[in-house]
Amino acid sequence: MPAPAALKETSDRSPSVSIRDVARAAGVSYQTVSRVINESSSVKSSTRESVLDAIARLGFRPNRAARALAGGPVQSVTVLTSNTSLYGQSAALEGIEEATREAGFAMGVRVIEHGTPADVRDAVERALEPAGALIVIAFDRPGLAALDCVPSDVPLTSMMPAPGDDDVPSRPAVWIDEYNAAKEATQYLLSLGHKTVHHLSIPSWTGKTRRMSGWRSALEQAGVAVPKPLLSGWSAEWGYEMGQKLAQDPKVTALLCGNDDIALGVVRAMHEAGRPVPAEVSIVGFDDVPFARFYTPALTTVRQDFKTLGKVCFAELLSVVGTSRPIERPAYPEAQLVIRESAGPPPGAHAALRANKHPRPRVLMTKST
Amino acid sequence: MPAPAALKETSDRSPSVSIRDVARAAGVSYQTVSRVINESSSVKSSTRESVLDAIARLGFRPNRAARALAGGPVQSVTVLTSNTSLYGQSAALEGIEEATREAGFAMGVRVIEHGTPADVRDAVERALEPAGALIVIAFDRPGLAALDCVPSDVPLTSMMPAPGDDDVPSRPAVWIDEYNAAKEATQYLLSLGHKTVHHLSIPSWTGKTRRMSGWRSALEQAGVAVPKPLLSGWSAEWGYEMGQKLAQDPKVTALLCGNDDIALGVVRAMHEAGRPVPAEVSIVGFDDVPFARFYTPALTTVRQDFKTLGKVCFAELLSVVGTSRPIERPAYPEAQLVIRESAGPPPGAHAALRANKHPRPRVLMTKST
DNA sequence: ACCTTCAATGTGACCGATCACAATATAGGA
DNA sequence: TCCTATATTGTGATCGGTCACATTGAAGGT
Repeated sequence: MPAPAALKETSDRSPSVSIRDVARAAGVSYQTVSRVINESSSVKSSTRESVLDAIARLGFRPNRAARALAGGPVQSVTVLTSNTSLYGQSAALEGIEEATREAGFAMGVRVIEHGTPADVRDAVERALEPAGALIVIAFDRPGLAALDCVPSDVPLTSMMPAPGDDDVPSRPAVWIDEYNAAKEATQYLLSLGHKTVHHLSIPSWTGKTRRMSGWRSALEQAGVAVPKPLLSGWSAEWGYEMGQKLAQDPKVTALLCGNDDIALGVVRAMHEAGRPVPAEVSIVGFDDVPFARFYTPALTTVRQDFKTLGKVCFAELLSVVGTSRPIERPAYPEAQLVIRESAGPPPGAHAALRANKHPRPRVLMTKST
Repeated sequence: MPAPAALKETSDRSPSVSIRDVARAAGVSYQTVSRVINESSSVKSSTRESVLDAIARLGFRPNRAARALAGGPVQSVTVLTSNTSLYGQSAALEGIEEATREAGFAMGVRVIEHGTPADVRDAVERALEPAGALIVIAFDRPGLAALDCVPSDVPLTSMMPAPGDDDVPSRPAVWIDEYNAAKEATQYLLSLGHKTVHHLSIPSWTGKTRRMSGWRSALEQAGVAVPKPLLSGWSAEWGYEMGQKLAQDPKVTALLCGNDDIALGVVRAMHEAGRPVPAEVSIVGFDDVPFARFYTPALTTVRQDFKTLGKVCFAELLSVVGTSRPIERPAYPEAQLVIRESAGPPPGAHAALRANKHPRPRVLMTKST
């Protein structure tokens, strides 16, 4: 058993070496050490080096608590979200974690439940307590509510649904504008020969979403009927339930779902109702969850890279807190149609229709990815 | 726009009210306030009340950084995990978050990558920095490696794969022993008429898992051949790849997969190879991921309640750090066979076989849940 | 050679809590 | 009534950093 020995070997981490210890070892004052670790410009390079050397030798690492207490630079974020297991938020969290790790930030997580404004405000303050900055994942109602409660002097960025043209968010925010992709997906379905495309929307504060706008725009441009969009919840259960109703309506042959979970539920419901996908009904999802390509049928969907969005969001935060060295900011991810198996021509249509007419979308075929 | 007004209204949270402010307001010394908030016994109840009153009036909340710095009671954990988006870890995280929130703890998350022992050790120390205690999700290799690097004076609990009879973990740990459930699942498959059951295992350090033992035991007890278990990765890709090979072997009619992702990949591969599930091949998964019941076919699987396990793990940690008031510890979750659609009789078997012979399992039928 | 200027470094106070110990009250017993 | 034991409360130092300001040194101008 080599483990215990190996452990012992380097367990000589003294009970916390402080800035003063380093100063003593380097023969300078503690303030100079502080300057070095904060990358202050006014330190002679020779001094800096000897301090750096002492730091390495002693294995010094600044104490976050002390730093925070003394009003030092922000080095930790807490992420506020209404949920940690839904795909969007979970992937975003993953991206943020990675980014924070690279930047040497600590990351906290706090789930914010739906509640009275006072509750939410209280939760926000409590979350603020252990960290100097906040990232709010505001994809849904509780998140948005939390966003409104953050005192204006707190460094903050957020991820939110793409806003309409007119309303600009009052605090820094990032998003994926899925308008075009939703439009493309709808056009794709139309190009397969469907008379129109129904939409099963995710919840939204305003009752509108950018993906809904894209969908509507495609329909209007094509001059076809615009069915009333149906409002769903986030989960597969919702899709399943609504799918059972939709299965009764023979006019429904193509369906754009607000996310893949909903799509999954719908596919299941259609299957049970004896309306095979895609032979009788075409389903397109949204998000491209990891398993989408393994479903039966493999899900045609719109990919959204929430993980990268999370990274962008943190990069944005870094610029808000004004970190010294400029960090590279990843490009905003774009939504992208991924064509697989769950959508096809409507029953009775000529397969020939399939090939042309569709303005070649930026798509990914299932096999390649 | 009512939001700004509402915000302003209670935005009179002075720039941090401290223990001294409270003391002044209550006409006592700051130390007495400290005693009150730490529930020290030796405070006259009348005094305590006036202090509590002042606290409420001023909206005081102790500063975590200062507390940590001064060596106060631990009030934050960081969770160390190799991954935040796989179902097991993600669900565990969710449970831990909920538990920490209830207990007033802050929760940090740090992903620990596979690396050299020195890297891992460094990562552990860095994670330790912002918090006083650690929870390690050690389902896989990197997690286990991290576990070995935690200094023995750090409060710690961990979640790990169920250990064998002989080796007891050296630090407090919780787990789900899926031995019985795996055995039951295997017996269930045998009772359907399958000659034997193959096993596609998740990775493990030792090459054995408790679910594998359960599987083996069921086969041996039934006196049937024990095929060599196949080693897979964690993801659906692995299942897909291995499924393609297994599809070629007509002797494979029943398969117990190490988790649902793998099962998903296998089902897909079988589907593509023209071996329908469950008509020709029966598949049983493990974990019961949220979407399992919506797959086509709905996945028969073994449910594991990782969320509750996460709560248990945190409760354990609380007892390690010795919190004053005793907290209720949720019961250890048990694994449980959930019968759905992905397993059935082997091709050519009489359906009659199905009913009897199987020692009635603690199961959940798909419709009920 | 002397004074000004700016670069480089050092000193003391402070952030908001805790700890260890001292000081005061309050009670009980003689 | 006085003394001691115990309950309650207060004081000073401390955690590990940062800030604001004071000090020192060397270079540049006259």
